Amino acid sequence: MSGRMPSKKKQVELTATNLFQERGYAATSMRDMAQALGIEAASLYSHIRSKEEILQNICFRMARMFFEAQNEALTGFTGTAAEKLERAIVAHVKVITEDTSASAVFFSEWRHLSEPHMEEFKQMRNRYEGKFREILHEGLRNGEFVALDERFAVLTILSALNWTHQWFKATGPMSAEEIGQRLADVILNGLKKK
Amino acid sequence: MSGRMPSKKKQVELTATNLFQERGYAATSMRDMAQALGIEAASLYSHIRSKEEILQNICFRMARMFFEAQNEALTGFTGTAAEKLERAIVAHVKVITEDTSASAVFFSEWRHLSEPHMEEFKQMRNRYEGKFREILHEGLRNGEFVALDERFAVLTILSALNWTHQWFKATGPMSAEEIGQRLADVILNGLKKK
DNA sequence: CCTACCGATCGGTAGG
DNA sequence: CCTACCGATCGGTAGG
Repeated sequence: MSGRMPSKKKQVELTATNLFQERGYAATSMRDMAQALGIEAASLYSHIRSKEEILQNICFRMARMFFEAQNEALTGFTGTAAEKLERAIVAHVKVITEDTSASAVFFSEWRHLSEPHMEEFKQMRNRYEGKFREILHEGLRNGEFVALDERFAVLTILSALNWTHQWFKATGPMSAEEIGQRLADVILNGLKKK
Repeated sequence: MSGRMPSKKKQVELTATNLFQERGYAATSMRDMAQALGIEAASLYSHIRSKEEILQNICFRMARMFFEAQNEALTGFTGTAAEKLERAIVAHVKVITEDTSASAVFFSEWRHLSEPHMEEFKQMRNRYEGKFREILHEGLRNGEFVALDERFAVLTILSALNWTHQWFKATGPMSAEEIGQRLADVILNGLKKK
C-alpha cells in the first residue's frame, strides 16, 4: 500500500544477487531464494515478475553504474591519454569494489539473458569498452603508449580489472581507490623496475 | 568390445565441452548433449557415468595440462625472475589457446564440482598459482620488480591471462606464442613508452 | 544404442 | 504472503 516501490523487492534482489554469485543463475532456483528469505516460492511473485527479471535488473543496473562512473571520470577532463586511462581504471574498479556480488553476476551471468536483452547488453558493453579503445587509440597516435593491437590491449586491461571482484575481500585493507591506482600503475608501467 | 577406451567417449566430452562453454554446465541438459550427438539421452550413459563425471574430466585434464606446461617451462631453467615469469606466461597462454573451449569450462564451471572434487581442484589451482607467487617473490627480493603485494600481483597477472580464451579467435592471426609474448611484455613493461 | 519410464524438481499461476 | 497445484523438464535406471 506504500506509494513508492517498497524495499522488499530490493531485499529479493539482494538475496538473488548473492545466490547467483555463489551458484550461478541457472543453478539457483526460486525455492532457494524463497528459503533464504524465509517465505514460500510462490510468494516471490508478488514482488517480481520472473526469475529473469531479477537478472535483468542486476545486469542493467550495473551497466548504468559503470557508465556513470566512466562519464564522471572523463567528461571535461583534459590530460594525457595515460591520465585518462588511469582515471577510467580507478572509476571502473571503484564500481566493482562497491558491489562485488552484483559485479560478479554482471560479468558472469549476462549470458543467461534472453533476447532482446542480451543483444542490448552486449551493445552497451561494447560502447563502454569503446571509451577505453578511444583512450588507447589516442595514446598510440600521440606516441605515449607502445605499439599494440588496440583490441588486444583493451581486452587485456579489462581482464585484469574484471577479476577484482574475486579477490577484493581476500586482499585485506586496501581501499577501492588504492586498488584502482595500483592496477593503473601496473598496467601503465609494468612490473619491471626501470 | 574394443580393447581400449574408444573415441566415442571423447566425442561425448567434446560435445559437452562446447555446450558447457556456450550455456554453462547447469543450463546444459543431458538431452541437449544427446541431441547434439544425434542419439537419445539415455544412450549417453553407456559412455559416461554421470553429467558431473564429464565436468570432472574436463577440469582435471586441463589442470594437468597447465601443470605440465608450467613444469616444462621452468624445470632446469635458470635466468632472471622476469625471464621465468615470461616463460610461465607463455606456457600458460599456450595451454589456453590450444583449447579455448575446455579452458573456458575450466575457468568458469569448476564451481559446480561436488565435494571432494572441488576441494581437490582448489588445492591444485593454489599450488599452480604458488609457482607464480614464487617467481614474483624472487623478483621482489632481488630488486627486479617494483614493490607490490604478491597476492595482488599474481591475481592481476592471471586475470589478464585467463580472459584470453574469450577473444583469442576474434583477435585474428596471432599465434599462441605471439599472444603469450605480448602479454608478458605488457605485464613486465607496461603500456607507457619509456 | 533404444524404449519406456522413475521420482524429483523446475518456473510459474489461481485464488484467496 | 499462503495453499494447492500445473505442465515441463531434469538426471538417471531397467531391461533389452
